[in-house]
Amino acid sequence: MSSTKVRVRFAPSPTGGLHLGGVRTVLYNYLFARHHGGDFVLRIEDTDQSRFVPGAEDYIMDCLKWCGLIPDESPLRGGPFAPYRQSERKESYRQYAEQLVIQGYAYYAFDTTEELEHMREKFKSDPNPSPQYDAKLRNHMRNSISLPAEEVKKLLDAGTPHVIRIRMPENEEIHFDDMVRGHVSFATNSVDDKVLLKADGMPTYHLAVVVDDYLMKITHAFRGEEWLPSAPVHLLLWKYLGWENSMPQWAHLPLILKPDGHGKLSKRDGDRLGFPVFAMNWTDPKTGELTEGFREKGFLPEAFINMLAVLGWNDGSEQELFSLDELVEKFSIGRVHKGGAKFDYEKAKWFNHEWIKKSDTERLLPDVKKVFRDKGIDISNDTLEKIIPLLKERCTLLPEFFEQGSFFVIRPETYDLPAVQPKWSEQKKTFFIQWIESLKDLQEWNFASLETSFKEKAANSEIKPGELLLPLRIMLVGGKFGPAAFDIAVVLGRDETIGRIKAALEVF
RNA sequence: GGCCCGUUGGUCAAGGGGUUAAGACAUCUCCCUUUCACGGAGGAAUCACGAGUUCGAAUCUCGUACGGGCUACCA
Repeated sequence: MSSTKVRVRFAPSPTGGLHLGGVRTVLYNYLFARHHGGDFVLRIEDTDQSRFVPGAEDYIMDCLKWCGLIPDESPLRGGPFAPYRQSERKESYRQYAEQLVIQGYAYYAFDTTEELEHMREKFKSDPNPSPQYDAKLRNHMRNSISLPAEEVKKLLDAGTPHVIRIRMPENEEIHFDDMVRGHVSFATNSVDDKVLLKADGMPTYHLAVVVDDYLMKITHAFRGEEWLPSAPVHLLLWKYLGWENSMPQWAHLPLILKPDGHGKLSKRDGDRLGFPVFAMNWTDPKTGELTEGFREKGFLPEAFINMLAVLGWNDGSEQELFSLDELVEKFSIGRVHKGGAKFDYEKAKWFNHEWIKKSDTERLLPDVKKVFRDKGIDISNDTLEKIIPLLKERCTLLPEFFEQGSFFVIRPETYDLPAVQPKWSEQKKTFFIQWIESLKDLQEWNFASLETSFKEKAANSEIKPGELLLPLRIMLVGGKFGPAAFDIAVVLGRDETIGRIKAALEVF
């Protein structure tokens, strides 16, 4: 209905690792923007200098890059609405706060932290365990509403530290239509006079999000459900600032919950239950503590994104595997689920397994190469091209390519003897000795010829081929795992195959 | 405590007045494979509860319960 271009933003606070839920918010933003041919903006909400964490911003951008969710405008790329870091926009916020004071929608408050604590203590009661700075209480505090005008002026002239608070109206009803929840309403009496501008001159989230969304012409705002209670403040600000007609449409996304128990999924849950919560490895610069990410755990970004997309959304069909392009095509905010979803790591791994299986060798090659390189082994692309197709259906996480396939490049040093020895015999040993000889003269070194030769020799020895297959596998692999034995022999090549059989024969 | 949001198998979920209430993960059984997987067949398992509206409610309404979020000069 509107012809204005869709513009959405992801507005993280750079305070640490990028959480699953954060990535999903980015993803929904991105999908919505692309689906509607709009712009996707990354805006850094760094208004809390006390929580500044060096490196966190670059880290977030790296995560987005890994996920393939590249913003059209960002601190890195710039754009027509630069700067994209709120700390760099500091000067622009004060005027709006002052404007609100002049219009009577906000006021100066001089209360110190101690005074606020004292107030909370003093007015705390059983029916009201957490008293709010609101219409009932602001007259008991030191602010430009409770204090005489001369005194306010005096305090201001003296440079007394102060904040600017919104003056929440009494007995009003605020309501709006949320894109995922439908109609939502609040009574203004239950909302406190939120701080808009802090004593250090920085805006709080409440002011900054409204001012920047307006200035950056944001049309749709997605954020986590934890923001719902402060939505009335934002709605009012849009109205008081006179921008009501430009207000974005809101969508409050359901939360991602702990797999066990209840509550929001946190980094701690990952540590406790043994799965990643952050997109990529994050090292806390203060403590040096490393938290493993999905990338390093061995997830493909395609799978990570896919898994996140359907955690709270589906297209109504039975399809579960979606590429990013398909998601862009099919995503609709209206089909986002309202309720929170418990995170299921098993299902997450299933997605990764599916994506590994459906990815072609060329796609997987660099990742698998890295897995081996991290183990100190360089493998040629030629070999990789041969082993990846053989290995991928048994690998759920990338590092398993090494676990499942290291024997291709490292001759086994130990054997799963209990698997062979009980049924081992001189006849079998003789068979292998003879087979080695015929292998030397084998015309074609491929699956079919190996199999034929193996079966013929087995028949001559009057042993069932099946009883020889397991020993052969152990000789080649060392254990009871891996692709078909003849497939392995093909990749190993004639010399190495014969060599391994000989070596094993010494031990069996 | 208050305010807001939510509630379909263990988990993710489709379904929005009439369905045998899909599908997926996990789980169990079997088949395939003398490795591990993949694949295939099947099983068990769900509408939180109570009222109402209706010929008929998982679907609509209201209560209750339960869960979650928020309740900072953090986002």
